[in-house]
Amino acid sequence: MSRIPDKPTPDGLEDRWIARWESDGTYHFDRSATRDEVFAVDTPPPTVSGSLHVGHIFSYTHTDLVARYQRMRGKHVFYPMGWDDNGLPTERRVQNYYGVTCDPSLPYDADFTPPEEPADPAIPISRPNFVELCLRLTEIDEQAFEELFKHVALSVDWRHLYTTISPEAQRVSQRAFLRNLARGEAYSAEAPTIWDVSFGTAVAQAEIEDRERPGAYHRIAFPRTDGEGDIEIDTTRPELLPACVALVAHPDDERYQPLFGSTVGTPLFGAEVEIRPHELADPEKGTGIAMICTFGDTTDVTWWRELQLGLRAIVDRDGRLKPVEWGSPGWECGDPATAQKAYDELAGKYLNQAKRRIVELLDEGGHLRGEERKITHPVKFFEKGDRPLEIVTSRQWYIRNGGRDDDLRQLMLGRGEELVWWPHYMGARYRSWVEGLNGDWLISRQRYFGVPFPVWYPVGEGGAVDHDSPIVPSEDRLPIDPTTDAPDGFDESQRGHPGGFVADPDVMDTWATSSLTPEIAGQWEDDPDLFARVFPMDIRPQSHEIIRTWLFATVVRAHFEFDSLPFRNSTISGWILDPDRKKMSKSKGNVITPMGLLEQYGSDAVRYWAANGRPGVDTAFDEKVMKVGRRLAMKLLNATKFVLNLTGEDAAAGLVGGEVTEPIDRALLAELRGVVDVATRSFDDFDYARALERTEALFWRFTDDYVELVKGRAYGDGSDEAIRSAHVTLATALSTFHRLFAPHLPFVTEETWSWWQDGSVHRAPWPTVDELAAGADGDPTVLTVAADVLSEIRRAKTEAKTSLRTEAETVVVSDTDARLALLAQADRDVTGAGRVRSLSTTPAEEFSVEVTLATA
RNA sequence: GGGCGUGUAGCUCAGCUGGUCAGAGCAUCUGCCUUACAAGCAGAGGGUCGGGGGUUCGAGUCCCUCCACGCCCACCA
Repeated sequence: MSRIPDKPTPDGLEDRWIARWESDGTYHFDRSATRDEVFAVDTPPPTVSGSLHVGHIFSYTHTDLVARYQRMRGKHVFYPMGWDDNGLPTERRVQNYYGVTCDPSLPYDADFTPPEEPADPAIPISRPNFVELCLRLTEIDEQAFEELFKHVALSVDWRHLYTTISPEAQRVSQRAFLRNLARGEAYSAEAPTIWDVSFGTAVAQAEIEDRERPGAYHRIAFPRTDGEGDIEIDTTRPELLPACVALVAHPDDERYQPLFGSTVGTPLFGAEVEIRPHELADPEKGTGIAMICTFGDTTDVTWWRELQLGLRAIVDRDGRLKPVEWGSPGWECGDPATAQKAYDELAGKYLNQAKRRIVELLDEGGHLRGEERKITHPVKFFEKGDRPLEIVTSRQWYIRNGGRDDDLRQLMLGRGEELVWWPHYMGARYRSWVEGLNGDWLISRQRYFGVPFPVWYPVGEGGAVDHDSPIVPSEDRLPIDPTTDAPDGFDESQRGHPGGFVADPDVMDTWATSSLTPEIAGQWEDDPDLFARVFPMDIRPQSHEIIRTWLFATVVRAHFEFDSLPFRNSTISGWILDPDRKKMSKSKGNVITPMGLLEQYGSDAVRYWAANGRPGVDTAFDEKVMKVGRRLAMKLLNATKFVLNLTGEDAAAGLVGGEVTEPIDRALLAELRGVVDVATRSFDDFDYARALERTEALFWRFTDDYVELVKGRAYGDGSDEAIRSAHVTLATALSTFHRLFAPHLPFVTEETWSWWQDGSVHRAPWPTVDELAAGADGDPTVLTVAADVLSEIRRAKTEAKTSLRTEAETVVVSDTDARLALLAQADRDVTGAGRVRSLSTTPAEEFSVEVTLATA
């Protein structure tokens, strides 16, 4: 046991064991294992756009705890890692980091080098140059991510690392899309689309959030065509008046019932619009009658579609009012010249500028009633954006998800039922999302750093692009970029020419690729043998706010492609909250960087903190818990050193599981059996926290009570048989504790294990009740009674403010006969540990101990 | 507006299918160099388990209701 240091410390264990695990391939996946022998993890690929924070450490540790447990249970753990580097977050980071902006019309500049400092104003660069910078920057981040994850001992098989922008991931993504397209599950359509004017791209329903914003009601009078007065409506979007195509009120609203079918003129523009009934109109809001504009919000889209109204689109893709020719088809009005004059005051202005101006115009024209009334109301934003979303009509790609098809919706709800949710109530998030879907999944983005749609369109002889007959590549060509690759049967010279082709310019949303993480990690079609061994996966760990995006989308893709779930269990982790119980996030500036914590407390201590967070429960960030974790790690080191010293050189050889004769030794093993059982069942239910809590509780009793009680015997005080019994029990317990703690404290347990065992503790078998057979008939009360008495002796010494070394002259224990009988089975250990000269007992109803201390 | 969750010692949290369930750790206080550990050890004080009803022989534990907080969803007039 020369390997045991004099002063054990958790510091520095990380570097040594990380290197060792890497060289030994401790966490390598054995791909000869069959599916039932495999435990596969659909690891969440973190977004590569900056740095990881403690929240990542928290949730990724949870997954690792389960992976390590399963590995020790004998499963072949498939535990890949991925980096989600494609998509808007990376683009945005690159723009800020280098001070560049992507202009797809520019040619590639092979000599371009980014500025040292972010350029201001931003330098426009070509799409290929832009993509190069994205790749360069993400690579830097990804190296830091990998180092951090290794440092917290994620037992990932790093040979199975993927990135979502890699050619392999693009191939999977494009292949899945083409198959969706071939089966009719993907389609393109020209339709009103929720649009972010800052990023210049369409966004999906799942990426929208409401934010409370100040606004104001303006009451506008619409003159009735029959001259019988005005209809007053309230609106927060007066700038959309030129886009008004109808007024709408509830069919049961008696105030407006007589008016349904009649018309009014729009103020300033004189367009004649009809008053229509629709259930979505709310009699309680405003004046109970609203103007329908194309388009102010998604309700407008519903009304427009269901009432089959005309289209007057005025918002362009930059969020400005576009030029309109009043009097032309679709823009009929009573007096085109007047309408045009008014509109020209607005055209070219951004929406909020147009709003101010039109209010002035309305006011001057006497069309406003009363003062504007300021309110705050929910406004829809792209979750990554900072300007309100608009709705513009554009051609986009969609994947069906049940949002417009109730049969499919029911099937998707069924998948949610089939999936096992941990915690179980998280299934409600999925259900409410699927039930609330109001359209198919919009997957195209008018962006640059993503997976291109593998699609071209034929250009007719007249130069018209035929979007309804896309040209697709064969799967063996994938991945392709249609903007640089030509379709089969064409050559590059035909690009953009009559009779030739054009590329689809868009890229897929990042969720359209990350919804395929099981397929990407499992190398679907590229390595069918591997895929068959790992798919569907066992767990999908993730946080709850992306159930509607990542989880749901992954279920949709697997449903279509494999008619199965992509994973059996969904393990949802909570959030890390700062001490004010707010979610930690970069935008709030309350993020704590993880590397400093890992270095200060040690990785095991930080993992201990993470492991204390219950599955699915938001947890406060608390460094005090890390201190406790560090103390536990330290205790494990010292206790191991001590126990191995007590048991002697032969601790490893044959002692574990040997014969145990003393009742108090059997009592400890009986307790240990209970903990092994609970820890095992807890881990089977992904409750790593309970496993730790129970293990830890017994471990402290082990060191504070059991070891104290038996150390005299273990040192040699007693019969050979009794000494041997203590040695066997200590070694058995130590081996069990090392393995029970191994998932939580991988570094110290590996260290302590190495002092007396061969191989990695992380490849050792998970302890079982059967190994602890000697405790099967043990009575735990023996240990309890002995510890109770010892505790009373300690109390007497403490209250006398004397050292625990002080001898007790006499100790008289009063207790029930049953307990006294059990105490008798351990009395020699008790007198030894308590330094008692004379121990006697008297029967009594209540437990009490009378201690007379020896005078010093 | 609908749904889900949380509310237990100053703090962070355990308390699984109702009967040692009133707990742990931290913090506080009092002590102790005890042949593993002073980044340690021994001990003490501290809570009418969010409020109010109810079921029960018995309720943090089940039911109802209210309050507070968090999250998810919901058509921006």
